[in-house]
Amino acid sequence: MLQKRRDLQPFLDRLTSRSRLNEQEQEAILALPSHAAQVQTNRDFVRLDQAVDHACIVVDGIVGRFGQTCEGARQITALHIPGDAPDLHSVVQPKARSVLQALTTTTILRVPHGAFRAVAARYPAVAEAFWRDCMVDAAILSQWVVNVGRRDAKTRIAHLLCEMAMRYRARPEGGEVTFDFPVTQAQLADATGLTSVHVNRTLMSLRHDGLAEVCQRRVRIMDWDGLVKVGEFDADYLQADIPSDERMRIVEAA
Amino acid sequence: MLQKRRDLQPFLDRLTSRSRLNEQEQEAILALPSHAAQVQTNRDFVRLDQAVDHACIVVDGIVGRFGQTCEGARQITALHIPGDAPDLHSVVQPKARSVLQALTTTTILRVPHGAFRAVAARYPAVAEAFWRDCMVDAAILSQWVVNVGRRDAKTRIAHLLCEMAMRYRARPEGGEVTFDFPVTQAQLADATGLTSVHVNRTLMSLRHDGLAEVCQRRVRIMDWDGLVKVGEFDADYLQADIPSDERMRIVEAA
DNA sequence: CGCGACGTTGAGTTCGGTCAATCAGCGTGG
DNA sequence: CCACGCTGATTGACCGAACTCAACGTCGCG
Repeated sequence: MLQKRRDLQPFLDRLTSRSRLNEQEQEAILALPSHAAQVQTNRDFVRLDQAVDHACIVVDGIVGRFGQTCEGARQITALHIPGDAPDLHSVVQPKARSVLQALTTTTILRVPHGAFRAVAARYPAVAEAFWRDCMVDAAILSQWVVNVGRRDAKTRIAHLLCEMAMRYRARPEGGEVTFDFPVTQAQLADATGLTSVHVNRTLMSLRHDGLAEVCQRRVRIMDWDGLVKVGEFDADYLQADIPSDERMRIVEAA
Repeated sequence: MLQKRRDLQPFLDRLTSRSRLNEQEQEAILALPSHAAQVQTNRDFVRLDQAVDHACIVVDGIVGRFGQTCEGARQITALHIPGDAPDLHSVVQPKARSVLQALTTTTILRVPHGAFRAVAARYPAVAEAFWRDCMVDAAILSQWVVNVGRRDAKTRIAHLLCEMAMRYRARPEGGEVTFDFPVTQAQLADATGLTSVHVNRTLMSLRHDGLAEVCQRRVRIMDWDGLVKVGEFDADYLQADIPSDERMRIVEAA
């Protein structure tokens, strides 16, 4: 039980980083019933058109949402890291419209839709927080369209690395920003609409420029400002780091 | 007043095509206070980082949501047609993260956030419908990532044409599907991540194949099945045509 | 020690971009 | 009525970023 509360904490943190929830509401989130599961690398755990009765929360690892073309080319449309609920939207739309796959060995929590709905019905501010949370994911999606639609390979990858650094809340240590990001170059390619060969060359060019490198399943950003510039990155859309007095609540005050 | 109710009807239709709302709730939507405005072609009516206190509903015309790169290259991340609320998400997230621009002379309705919030607070099923509606837009966004990330020019444009045909609820007449779609080739290019030159060539190739043509601000699809195949189009994600007994309501029964 | 997954490299190809010119339609004003 | 200018569509020649194919290296692991 205590274990589950601890596993739910990152999800609550994500919600409260943008929405204002009172003690009782936070408690209700932490008390959500859940069932932990481990998913192996490259294993789908939500399939297309599947009618689901629960939503997932990532506890550890990385989850990719996949879109596919007829030809079998895969495109990752979203990356989800611990604290994210990749299919929170399934609470209002239970038919899965895309595949969820673990990109590395991943631990997820399954929470029944009924539980989400009950807490949302009882606490309108929580329903609001869920909606807002989904909108953050949509804002990221919107950026990804720009990324794959209009930027060249170097800019694309730089942008993605900046985004992930912010989402992991990686903090500079000794002038460098470093964080674990255990994805393969092929997965990076699927996320950026490139081929793994070109990702490889682009990463080498970023390293050569002294901007960043990805190795040993870790990202090392040597020149944050430079990478931001090359990646045309503007962190606003992520809505990270909202001061606590600006976090939103549109239902009655907390 | 009656005019405004009529203008709000397409928005209500869009909501009720996926969510089940009772008489009272529907009435509350139609009674939303609003202020009509006309926007000229290529005019921004929501600017970046603007703090907005209202959301818009498209009554007539087409609205594009734009993302921009530093270099001034523009990417349309969403197209909105009558009945859509391009920035319904601003109800929970009032800071505009992208530009809204009219792609043709467009009539919009501005509805104060306060009104949306009041009706959502009073009728949980309406709040749920809003959330669900935003999720449909997110599903479209997700498809767009796949489209620009992994499909070639012909497939991209075919897919977009299929999507718009479905969203306009265009019905076949005499073996052809036809609908008004007053966008320029340059705007099509911004939506598909191509250049206008290449859009032109691709459209000609689609016409040459007897699949579809775009002229006089209208789309004419001569071979729907063929276009669907070329565009790798699967309409499921749009959640159009949901039979009335399958429309969702997770709060207490209607 | 051999296999599989991942990363790296090279050579050749192609899809789509760039640049620039031309054309067609249309509203405006002389 | 026609010249003008604007916007959008069309075309051609050339270019280059990213893809394809195929080989090879490297590391971890059973």
